[in-house]
Amino acid sequence: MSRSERLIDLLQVLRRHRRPVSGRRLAEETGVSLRTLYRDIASLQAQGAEIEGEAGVGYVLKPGFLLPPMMFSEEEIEALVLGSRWVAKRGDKRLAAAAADALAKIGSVLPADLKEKLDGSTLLVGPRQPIADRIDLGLLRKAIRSEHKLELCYLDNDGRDSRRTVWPFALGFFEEARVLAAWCELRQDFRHFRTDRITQADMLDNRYPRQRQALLKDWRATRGVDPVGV
Amino acid sequence: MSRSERLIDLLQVLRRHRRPVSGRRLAEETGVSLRTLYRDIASLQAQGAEIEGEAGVGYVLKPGFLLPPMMFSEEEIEALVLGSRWVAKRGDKRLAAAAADALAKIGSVLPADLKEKLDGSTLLVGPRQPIADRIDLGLLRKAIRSEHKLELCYLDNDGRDSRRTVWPFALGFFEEARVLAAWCELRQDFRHFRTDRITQADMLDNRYPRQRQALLKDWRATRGVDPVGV
DNA sequence: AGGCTGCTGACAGAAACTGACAGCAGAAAT
DNA sequence: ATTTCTGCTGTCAGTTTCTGTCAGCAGCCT
Repeated sequence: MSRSERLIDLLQVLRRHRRPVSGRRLAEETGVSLRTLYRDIASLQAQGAEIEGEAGVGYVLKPGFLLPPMMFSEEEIEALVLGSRWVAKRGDKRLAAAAADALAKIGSVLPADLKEKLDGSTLLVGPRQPIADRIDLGLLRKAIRSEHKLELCYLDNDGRDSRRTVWPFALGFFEEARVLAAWCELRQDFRHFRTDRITQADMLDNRYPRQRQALLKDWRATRGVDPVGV
Repeated sequence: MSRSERLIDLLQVLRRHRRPVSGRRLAEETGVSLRTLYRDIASLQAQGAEIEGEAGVGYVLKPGFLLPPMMFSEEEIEALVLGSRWVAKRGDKRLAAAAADALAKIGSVLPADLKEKLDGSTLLVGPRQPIADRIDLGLLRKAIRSEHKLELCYLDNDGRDSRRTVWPFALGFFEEARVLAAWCELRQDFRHFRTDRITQADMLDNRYPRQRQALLKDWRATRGVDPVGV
């Protein structure tokens, strides 16, 4: 196994453990001496991996995605740039910021002439009245990712306020609105919630008892001629 | 200079030359022996770089973007995925395909569990009637990128067909339509063309005499309360 | 036909990597 | 406070990998 393969392997081992892992154990798992393990950690950190080591505790890798070096064609980059610009303009605050960060991150590692090409792409996204959410959609995404229940305060179609516990599994992005798709414990059925009508959202400690993908599949199967039709 | 830095350097040297470059010259520019140069080329090819060598001619690098290894946070990846999905659903055929390719490319180099996370992201893009273009928008993008003139056949607001030569500099993506922004030689002014009303487009051999970014800047300055407002 | 050029193999010297040992510093447990 | 666990760094010899030189074959172009 080459050095670079071993480094990738090390990252994967780190990712598998959520708790801090000692260098000694990492060295065993990657089949390398402790001294070399420390050197490998240093290499990864130098490459930008956010690994934190604490004496007496061990190593923790900040969750994220490490992409190996890869080539994109001009059209693929244009597509990524356009897509990110759309998210930056139309996504909620946090996601928009993340899209901008991602583009900036890509730009920062490109040689000057390519960066210019990246920034100078003239595929533009049309403007639109921003959607006024009252809550942080980052929380919804976090609940979806981790399959946790949410307690929502929702302003009904008729203007009535209701409070319910739901199992969120998807977030749909439309032109006029963003819609949370979830299983509603109250109604015992799938329900859609416009994010601009959610007045409060709290993530509960317990997870819901089904897999997000399974919920999504059921939802797709049952919604038939649903006007939302994502 | 480390080996990996040298490889990146080599790619940049290759990118600077559009004509085929001999290995000998590349070896000189990267400060390495010819034999090692051949080995470096082989390394890059093994990593996915599309370099073609022909005996008696030299090396050519297919134009594209090489991204070095980099980390993205979960939110950044979610933003990129959502953006790419939007392009894949709402972009024109070629760009949509490029977005899908880019996502697939990213997925293919990720370890299985991360790939699952990538594909399983439940941020969804709402559907919409696809826009029926009569021409290949790839041609428009290519003309924009290379700052070449276009000859358009355009179906007027009143249903009249016209033919004109324009200097295309931007492509705007709206919900209902895509709009080409260009300087119109006929009217001596900026004009917008809905892509679904362009019945024919041919790229001329000669480039237009201004820089795309400069045109964009002027256009932004002059359009004022323009209803399009990108 | 001749000159370039890509491409591969072999091998010795150079460079980088690795493991073992030693030692220091900080965090947690006792 | 002491002990234990752990991160982290330096040194150095042995190992592995990389590099340059030399040689040779095959394809492209003039």
